[in-house]
Amino acid sequence: MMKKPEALFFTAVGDRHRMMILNSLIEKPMSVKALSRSLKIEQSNLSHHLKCLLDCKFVDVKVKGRSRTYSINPSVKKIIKPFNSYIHDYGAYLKTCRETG
Amino acid sequence: MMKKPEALFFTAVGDRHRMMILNSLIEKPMSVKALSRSLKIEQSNLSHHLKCLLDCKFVDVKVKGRSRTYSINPSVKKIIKPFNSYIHDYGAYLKTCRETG
DNA sequence: TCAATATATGAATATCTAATCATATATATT
DNA sequence: AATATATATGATTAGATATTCATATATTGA
Repeated sequence: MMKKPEALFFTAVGDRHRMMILNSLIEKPMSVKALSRSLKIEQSNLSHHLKCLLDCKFVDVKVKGRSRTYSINPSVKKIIKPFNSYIHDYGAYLKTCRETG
Repeated sequence: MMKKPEALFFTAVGDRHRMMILNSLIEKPMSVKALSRSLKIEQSNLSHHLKCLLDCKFVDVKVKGRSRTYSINPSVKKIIKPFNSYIHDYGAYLKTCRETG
């Protein structure tokens, strides 16, 4: 299909679960276990999403024993945050789009 | 599926064609015809994308005669632009993500 | 070493989203 | 009024992406 980097970027964050993961990690670094518990995402599904976020360098990981702690890439944090106020203002409209909602 | 507004937002812009449309409209307002010619997107497909962007209020439209001129919502322009430098830096990584690429 | 725990991975399937096609609508032109 | 032009729309199909499942790997503790 040959997506452009711009579209890839938005595709990567344009998933409900990955968005939830990023929003959690914006608050604090967390292990897979902790994320799974708090977001109620099944473990292997979560691992797939984390792999995607890791490939894209949206998150970083530190291994300690058998646990892995994921943290958000500070550059991503900086660019994700500004969206909040926009999304707050336009959220209602976004839901009316039949193609994506 | 019940997406959150954040995910909806990114889903809306996370499409190659919609991204191309927005990038064109950042430069100048354009009619469907002009967009179709310049981006080589088939008319009805383009109209579907424009409908999505319009629902999300990413673009605005002015009808004059039988032509419609689409323009970008200035608030969107402001938040889309900052991505360019980020995507420039991380574009290569985005392509390595098997889940989205 | 064996069992348990935490996480990752590949393949199959389910679900979503985009593209296409046929057609509708609205305006302009003759 | 009839035709041509610009655009929109609904339904179907094709294609992309997410989820699940079964299993693998790596580490810790008994």
